[in-house]
Amino acid sequence: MTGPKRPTDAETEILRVLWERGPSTVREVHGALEAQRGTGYTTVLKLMQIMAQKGLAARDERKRSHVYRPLVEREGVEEGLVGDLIDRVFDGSASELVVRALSSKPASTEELSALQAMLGDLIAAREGEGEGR
Amino acid sequence: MTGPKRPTDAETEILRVLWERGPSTVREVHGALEAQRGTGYTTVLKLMQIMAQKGLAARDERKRSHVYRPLVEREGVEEGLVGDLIDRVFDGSASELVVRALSSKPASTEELSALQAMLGDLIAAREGEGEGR
DNA sequence: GATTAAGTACGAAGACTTTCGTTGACTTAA
DNA sequence: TTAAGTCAACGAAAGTCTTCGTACTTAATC
Repeated sequence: MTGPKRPTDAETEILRVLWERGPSTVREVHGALEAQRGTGYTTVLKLMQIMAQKGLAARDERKRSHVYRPLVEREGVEEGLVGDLIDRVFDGSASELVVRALSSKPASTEELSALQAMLGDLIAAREGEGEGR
Repeated sequence: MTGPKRPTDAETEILRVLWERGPSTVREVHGALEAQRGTGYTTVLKLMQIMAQKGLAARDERKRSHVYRPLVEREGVEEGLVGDLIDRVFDGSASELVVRALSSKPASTEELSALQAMLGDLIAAREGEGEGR
């Protein structure tokens, strides 16, 4: 019943590879990663062993090269990371974070329009569905 | 010419107090913090000494109780933290982070409307001022 | 001066992350 | 059966972050 602990930076990086590629061997993850960073093979192996131990990933040992798959959902992990930042830095206010996000990494006009439309949908959904608060 | 290193979690917490209160003594910061967490006085002192050493804060030693003030701007630090998350988790896409932020911490309808309006202003500004990207 | 209080300085410990060298097991080919 | 290659396991080291006990300094009070 432990809370859904946040993955560390290195773990998050590996999770992203597993989410994109699907079940992968250490070698495959290492290959995908070393393109960006210069992490050694055994480093990635150790990380993934720890992740399996923590319950972030599971592995299939039937083949000689163990195959790892993520045990946590991308959406939930991302929400956790963002929510943590919102709580720690923005006093729980998502809109404050949005303001900073857009000044930090300006989005294209198309993205802004898409976001605006999405907000419109959210608002419409609330108005349509009920009243309450 | 070192990059503007990110403050750690504990440092961020202290910076927030300094940003809100303005120049403060260790005792004052400790008082503001212990309401939330149970950090000891010397712990806060040590952290603030390190922050002064790192250049995150400056201190005035003229009085017996040294007075610390933040040396980094709130806006820039927040942008750095958010930008880092966007790069590490959302492939540089601010709008992806916004989506997760809103599902993680639902905003009030008023906030959503305000955000929508802000986006409208941003878009209008771009259209008015220039063309291409 | 002696005593007490309020502060700062220092050092070190504990937890966690990340990194990698080394070893041994297994596989394949010659 | 040897040789070479691939892989998992293990342990240890280094770096950070956070925490706090202890000692030293200064100021005020008796």
